[in-house]
Amino acid sequence: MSVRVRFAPSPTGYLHVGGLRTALYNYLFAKKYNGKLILRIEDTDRSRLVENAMENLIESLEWAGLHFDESPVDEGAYGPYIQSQRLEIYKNHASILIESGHAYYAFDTPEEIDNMRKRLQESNADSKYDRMNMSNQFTLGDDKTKEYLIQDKPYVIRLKIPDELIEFNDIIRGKVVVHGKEIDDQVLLKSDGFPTYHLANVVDDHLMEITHVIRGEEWLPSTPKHIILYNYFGWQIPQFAHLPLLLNKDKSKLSKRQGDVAVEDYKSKGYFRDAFINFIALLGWNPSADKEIYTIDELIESFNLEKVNKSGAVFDMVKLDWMNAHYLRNIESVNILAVQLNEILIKNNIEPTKFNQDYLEKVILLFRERVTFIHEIPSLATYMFSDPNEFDEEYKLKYWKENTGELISELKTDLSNLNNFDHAIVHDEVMKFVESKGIKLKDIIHPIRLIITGRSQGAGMFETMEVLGKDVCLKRFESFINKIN
RNA sequence: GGCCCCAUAGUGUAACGGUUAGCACACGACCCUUUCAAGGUCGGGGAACGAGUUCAAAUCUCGUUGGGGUCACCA
Repeated sequence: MSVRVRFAPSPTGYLHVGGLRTALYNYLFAKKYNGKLILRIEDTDRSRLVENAMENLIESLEWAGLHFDESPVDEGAYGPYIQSQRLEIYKNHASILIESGHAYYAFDTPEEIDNMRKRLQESNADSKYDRMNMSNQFTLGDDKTKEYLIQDKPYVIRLKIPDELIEFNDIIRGKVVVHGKEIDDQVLLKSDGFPTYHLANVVDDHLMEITHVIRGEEWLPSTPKHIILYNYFGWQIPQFAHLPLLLNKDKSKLSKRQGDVAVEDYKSKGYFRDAFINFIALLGWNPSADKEIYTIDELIESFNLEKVNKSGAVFDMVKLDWMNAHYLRNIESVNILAVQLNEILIKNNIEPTKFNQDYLEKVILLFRERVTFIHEIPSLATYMFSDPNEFDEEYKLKYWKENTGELISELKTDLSNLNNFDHAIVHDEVMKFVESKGIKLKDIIHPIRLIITGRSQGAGMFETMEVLGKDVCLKRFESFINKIN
């Protein structure tokens, strides 16, 4: 049987990075085994619906480069792929369970349920649904139940949990055993006619012929309920793999309170897709001991569910940044970066028309190993886009000596005679000058840096001068000398 | 609290039951050098604890401790 896996988020606003990791692992698994990846929207909670959430989810998944073989926007043979459009299916399946006596009607109001919980807590009992003391098919009898149904009394359908040991195997965790008496008579069909997650996910996974359920560890405790459902329906149980959670610094489940959790946040912060995916992939799984950088194809090639870790992984922002910086300085298509830089310049109100693609590429080459994000370049390299109007006083104090002004004037004349401003040529010229004056390179190079950039830090001086060009450099020499005098 | 899951440096992780417990990020030092980076070299730092099995345990078993998840007409 060919592999079919799914990512089944609920549209509550945005794609969580933990969700992305789950989606990624599903994707890697599907690709690795030539299977199909399905996107299913679990929108059975009407109270939590968020406008455009599905579009948002899909947009983030697309940004991440995850392609789905079947989804609400590209349906396959197992649709619909949005649960709110499958209500009849769930209703029918709930009826099947009623018929077979594995589920039952219950008419308790929310208040009655609340009171029951309070009552049970006070007597120190588990606050599970008290099947034999509430208003349901068992306590009412079939006739009364039928009467209530005819009267349109609001009802839910509950799962009758058997009093037995429930076992299942998890690919990552091995055998898990829970006793039925620990499990609540879970609601399957809500009074608004919508299914709960438990019913909907089992029915859909079966109907959509899902072979492997790869999801977050938070589902582990409710998996026994799902096993019971599969058994009641007489269906084959898929393989389960419960992924370790992504954690905050304090080891609690990754949450909004302690930083960004939406994929779109990372996108807008300027992380590269490939770097982000690379980083996320290695949270909870690692294919080898001495390699950190993987292409998506390499990830697919080496993916192995059995090697996924059991324990949660802290989302380490510092390493993410390192990885992004690593991608930035190794990416080969600098032309694409230049296009991005151009957009950033526009946002920063720097007149981009003044700088052509070629110039921007050179600037990137000069600064990429000094930043984590491209968008840091404009502020780091202001002097590549306009003449400096501020000069580091401390730097000047340190390197601007009594005779520096004269030296600079003379050097300017020498440089103005060059008709090739290649960095190697400028370098030779400056070295010649240094030797003829009997000084050291650092006696002059820092004053040059001050004049050209206004700052004490930056890229290689001669390379910087080459990119700026002879005219700009000489102009800056000139205006600085004038300013001094 | 009940139930379930988990436990290798600060973080992410590697290692047929036999390794001086490896790698990466972070941290420190040094090298390179024209500043800042990048890069390179070196370094500090780790098996939660206790029993047991075994010639041999990070690795298998049990217990303790610690952490997390989950206990809805939410997913």
